[in-house]
Amino acid sequence: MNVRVRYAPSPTGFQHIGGLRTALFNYLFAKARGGKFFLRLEDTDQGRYNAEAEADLYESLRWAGITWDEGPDLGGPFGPYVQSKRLELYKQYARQLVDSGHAYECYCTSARLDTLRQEQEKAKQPLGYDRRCAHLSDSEREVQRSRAAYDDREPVIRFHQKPDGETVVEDEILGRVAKANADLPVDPVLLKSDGYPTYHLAHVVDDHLMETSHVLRAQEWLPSAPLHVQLFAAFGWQAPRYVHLPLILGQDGQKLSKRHGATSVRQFREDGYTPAGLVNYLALLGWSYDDSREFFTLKELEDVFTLSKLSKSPAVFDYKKLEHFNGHSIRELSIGELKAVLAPQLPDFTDDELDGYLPLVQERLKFLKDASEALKFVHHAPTAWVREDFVPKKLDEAAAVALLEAALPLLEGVEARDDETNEQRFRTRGEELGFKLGDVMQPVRVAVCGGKVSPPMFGVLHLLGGAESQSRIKAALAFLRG
RNA sequence: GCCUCCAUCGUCUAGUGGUUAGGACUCAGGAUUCUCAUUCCUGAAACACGGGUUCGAUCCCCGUUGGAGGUACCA
Repeated sequence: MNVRVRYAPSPTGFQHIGGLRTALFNYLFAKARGGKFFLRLEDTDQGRYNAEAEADLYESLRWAGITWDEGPDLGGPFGPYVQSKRLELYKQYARQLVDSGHAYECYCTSARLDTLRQEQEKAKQPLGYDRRCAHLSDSEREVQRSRAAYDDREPVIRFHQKPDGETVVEDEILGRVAKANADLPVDPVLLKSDGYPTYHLAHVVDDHLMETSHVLRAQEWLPSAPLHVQLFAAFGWQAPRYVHLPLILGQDGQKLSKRHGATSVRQFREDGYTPAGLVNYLALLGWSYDDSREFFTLKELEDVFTLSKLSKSPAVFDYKKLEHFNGHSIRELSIGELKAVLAPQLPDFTDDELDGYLPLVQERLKFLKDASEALKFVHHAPTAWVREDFVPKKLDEAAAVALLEAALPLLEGVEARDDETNEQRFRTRGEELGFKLGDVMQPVRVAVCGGKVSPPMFGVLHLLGGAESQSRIKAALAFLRG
């Protein structure tokens, strides 16, 4: 089968992490099957349209490494890929459904629909349209039509929903899902009075015209899938294969939202997540490879992704686990790659400095943005300290002072010797004075880096150089005595 | 309310009609170590409940409970 899949977001806001996963699975499926992956903008809701969303979509996907074969920006054989540019098409197909008796014009005002709803609620009746315009006689229809014209109202077009029987959706991961037609929304609107189609009509028309083979979308669409199946049937078209992906939830089991943490791709990027880490983690939310393998690059996923390993149940988004994957992905980077992503965050570092310092901090980074804080001491000699920080366990401040003084001469020419030699010198001198290396290094660390946590000190001292190191220790000594 | 879907450690998941139910995150302990981190080792932690079917059910069927989604001229 010729695989053609799409990601078709609605441009209402910044790209959501859940949408990224949907896009990712579509992309991976296309790659794994040697098919095509395209983008389509479903901008049929004028009220919620957000102009920033489109650019953010492209940026987010590109950042994640996801590419598309056709789309609003690229064009392609089935364009345009923006629904607001296909309005005539939807009108034409809606009209076709009216002509074939599968749909009808409805002249009800929204005011009437509102009162209808309120009455139904009051009477505790099932909500839904009462089909008043479904079976108008020709003369009644004319009256309604001219009345609407007089009020300057356009009628909507509603689908003639079958009132009985059931509709079956064959989902690739859920299997057979049957729904009684009576439980489907009553005669849903296909074409709105503003001339725009609803999602139902638009995606059915587009997925047919664009020859979509599989629709991978979030499970929240499952309830309306039978309607879509009916629409394809009404047109006499073959429906694509449906694949309803498990939802992503927050820790409390509710739909993932801002109060759980970051939700937009942009936010994750700003928070210092790597695309590789995020993609790896996302791929494992609702999909698995086997009983043990957990690390994958995008490229590797493209080879091994398969629908059959998709899970049915919703997944809770675990930021802690993402952090783990993120740290791992940072450690997987070569120094060159790390330098490329970090250089903009470290503008006061020369290329050589980056080459020297990045290997020292790489395995300590949970987030990319941690680097500037971890290396702040390089260009900013500490000026304020916490006295107790200097004192190694079980020792006193006098010992700390003595150790700093002992370190001073050892630092002479530290930049010329390798780390092992320097370490040996400090160790030997410490032992002469009756201290362990750890005791020697704590006051030095605090004096040079400003705090009790730092990258490995011999690497730091070597790069900083003897003169700078000594001057920092002298400053610390003055602080302790002052 | 009604409809639909789902149900293995706290979380992500593997798995099978007979297994010591496996891995990962988190957590606890330990090893390595100049701090932190990395790495490594060990440990704690699960088949929601009740009925069937079966020689035997975590696995198959039914129900219960729980969770989620849907119920728009939003997608």
